[in-house]
Amino acid sequence: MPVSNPSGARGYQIGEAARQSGVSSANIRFYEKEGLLSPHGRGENSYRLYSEGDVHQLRFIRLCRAMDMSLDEVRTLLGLDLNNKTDCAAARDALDGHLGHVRARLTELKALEKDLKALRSRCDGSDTHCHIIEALHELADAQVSAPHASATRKRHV
Amino acid sequence: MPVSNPSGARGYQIGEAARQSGVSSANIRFYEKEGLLSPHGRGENSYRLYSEGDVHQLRFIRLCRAMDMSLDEVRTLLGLDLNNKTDCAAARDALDGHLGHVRARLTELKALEKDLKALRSRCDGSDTHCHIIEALHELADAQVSAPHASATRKRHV
DNA sequence: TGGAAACCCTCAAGTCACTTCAAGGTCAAG
DNA sequence: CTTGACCTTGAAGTGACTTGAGGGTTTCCA
Repeated sequence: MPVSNPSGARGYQIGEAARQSGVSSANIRFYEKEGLLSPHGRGENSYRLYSEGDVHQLRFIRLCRAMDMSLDEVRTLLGLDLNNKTDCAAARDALDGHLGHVRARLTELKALEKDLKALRSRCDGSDTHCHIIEALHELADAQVSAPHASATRKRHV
Repeated sequence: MPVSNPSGARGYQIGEAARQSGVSSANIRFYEKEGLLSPHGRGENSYRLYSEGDVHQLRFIRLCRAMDMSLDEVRTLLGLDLNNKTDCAAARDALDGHLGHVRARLTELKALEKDLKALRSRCDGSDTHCHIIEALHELADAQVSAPHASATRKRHV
């Protein structure tokens, strides 16, 4: 429940805001430092106090993060005005770019799952030596001529 | 080509090893610091020199990383002996655990793609206000009662 | 009144897997 | 003799957090 402190300030304390939003207290403070949201105000004890709107914004951020957006993308989205044509185009662009990331990653992971399954099925522990370890070494050599996974790691998604 | 230096030491210099393995020079030095491989030796000029076996090991590491294993998992795998029953069981366990990670992530990403597609289709820029931004805010509220994406972020995969 | 539990605060450092930077040494070609 | 392509080291930066140290505040129970 919202807390009412001696000076009459009202709002959720950080722990309650954390519970309501699913974002940890430490993470909420981190988002504040990063300029993604600031608490509605502070109580006399200097505890942060969050309004319903703040909690909504936290949930918004959490949703975007669950969608694997970078904090930069989230910051952009948070600054958009839903009645502005240009902003709407920006939102569409952000989403398109993001869908691209997600699909690329999905394709990679599917190939990966296939590889891992094949590898796993090579061995059930009944043989005298391990076909998994063996296969990994064979694959390492095969990769020379035909690398199929992206060599350079992506920094997000 | 392998380099032969004044003192007679033979091997690939780091740049050539990088080219052969697909792992950057800086990254190779990083792996060395992390104890994943050490160069075969050093030349008189103190340049690192890598053998064919070292390059193989680099490719092995790169393969595991392309499979999204953590360096810890790779370290484990590198230490395994393919003629040892216990090690084979360890390899199978590692792979099973890893497959679990990958599949969980795959499930998440599929749901995510669906959400993003649905979101994207809400808006083509023809309307007076942006249905995407609007929908994100609606979803943020809907998430309160029915969060479907994992709240806590995973540190790997 | 006293003390423990459960909150909250700030600031700093740790995590992972790298990448980038600064400041230099080495070596072959022109 | 200089240019450029290599190589060396150590330190710091990245992103999105988490963890820890060292404290203050509030509430409850005996």
